[in-house]
Amino acid sequence: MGTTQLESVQEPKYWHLKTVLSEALDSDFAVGEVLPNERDLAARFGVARATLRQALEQLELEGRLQRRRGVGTTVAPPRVGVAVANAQHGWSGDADEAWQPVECTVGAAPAMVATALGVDAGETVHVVRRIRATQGQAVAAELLYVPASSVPELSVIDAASGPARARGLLRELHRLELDGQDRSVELGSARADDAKELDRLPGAPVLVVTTRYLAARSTVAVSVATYRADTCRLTFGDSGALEISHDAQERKAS
Amino acid sequence: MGTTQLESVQEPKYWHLKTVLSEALDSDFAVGEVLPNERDLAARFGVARATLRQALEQLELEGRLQRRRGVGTTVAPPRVGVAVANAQHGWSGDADEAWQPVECTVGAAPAMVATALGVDAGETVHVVRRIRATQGQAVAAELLYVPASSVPELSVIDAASGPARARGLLRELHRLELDGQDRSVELGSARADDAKELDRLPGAPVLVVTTRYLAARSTVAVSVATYRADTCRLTFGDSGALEISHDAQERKAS
DNA sequence: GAGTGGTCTAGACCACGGT
DNA sequence: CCGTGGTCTAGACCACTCT
Repeated sequence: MGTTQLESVQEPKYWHLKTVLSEALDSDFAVGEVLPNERDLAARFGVARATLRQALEQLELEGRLQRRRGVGTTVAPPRVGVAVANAQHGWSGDADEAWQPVECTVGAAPAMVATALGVDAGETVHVVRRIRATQGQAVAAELLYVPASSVPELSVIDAASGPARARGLLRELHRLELDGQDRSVELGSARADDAKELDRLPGAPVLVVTTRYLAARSTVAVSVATYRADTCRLTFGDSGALEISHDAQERKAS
Repeated sequence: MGTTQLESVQEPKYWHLKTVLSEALDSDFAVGEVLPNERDLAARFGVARATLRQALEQLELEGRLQRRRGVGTTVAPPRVGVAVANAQHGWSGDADEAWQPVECTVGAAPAMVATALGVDAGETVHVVRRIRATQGQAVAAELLYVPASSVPELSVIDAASGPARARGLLRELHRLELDGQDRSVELGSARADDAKELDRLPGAPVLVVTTRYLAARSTVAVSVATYRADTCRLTFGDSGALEISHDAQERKAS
């Protein structure tokens, strides 16, 4: 019989742990329920806390768990589908999208944004800060960069920052006729300021949606929106598609 | 003078480390260059290896670094923009999209997919496996679920799996007239099989793109594609937009 | 103050890629 | 074989939330 080789095909412990926990989550826990604390769980599974944490981290990344310092680890609800502005539509913030302007300043655009806008690096542009909420929860923080040339009616001098001015600027933008939009999605980690708005720790995983708004053959604005990757599923409604939120993921809640 | 309080506003070490490394990457390293190994780097910064690794992990998540066991840590090239099928277009795999069919089997669709397709849970459907490559690198692995009712010409019995059969099935699909598509993007971690195809470790962060193909008021197919989150930036070309890849990110290469 | 998750340490061994 | 990143341990202390 010799050494009993217990089918350890060298699957890492944390990976196996994650699987076990995932199944337990499906069968034995309801959404919102709090798990035992990390020290207990680690002891229960006979691993070091760091190892247990590696498994929890993965599950949090997948949107299965939610961890809050000083509180505990809870079972996360299914991800919410957030609609990213539909094709023909135009400026987000029109209907029920729940973007809320927070601030409006002027400043230098980051190099990447500046080149996309076709302005000189370091040139000052309008910067609108907006927060998007769904079901009472902040899900995204956005920075909208608008070169002065796109909104000639607005004087750059009148730097009365604040929501009021932000709304004024957005009103101006709505008057532009858009030819279309360019959009890209990538993984990032939350900057300190975004993290604060999203009620997460700095470095939390986010989906960065970069949008170029096009009008009259040129880019009139660039938006960089960071969505909480743990709680959001970005949805894109194409042409004639009947937008059905398949939240019918029905995870057992016994 | 007492305790000198050296401006530590309790920024975590790994966070500060990440910032320092990020700047060093911009100024002192060229794409593809290999960094010193983790033990050296940790010693150089006077931290434990685990802490150094936490910083590297973040940078890898942001697509700045690439780490390979047995080889080392190298500076990653800018993320490649991968176009997710455009609105009017139809089935991906038409033009230069470089999807390569690998396999075609029949099997039970996962519960989530089954409900989206409107078939009974556990009902067997066609499953096509495809890999997408860009510039010689595999960037995505896809599972395409097609209920038998969508391709009546194909007999389910003839289970000659393999690329040939996959191509046959795709040919049938192309004959369908699509009304549109529903698409969603979310963060996930690579399953073991996907990880293998993508040359990553299991659990690696991926962008999961779920697409419902709609024809004649119903869903004729569902695709679940997992893109490497570290190397990909998903791009969505909307209506009249002039698709310009702004790869002009110009990161210094001194 | 008690209890939680977040950070950090200083080790150890393993799996893998090249030589 | 050696050097690399990947996993794991058993502690410690800190920051936060709630009571």
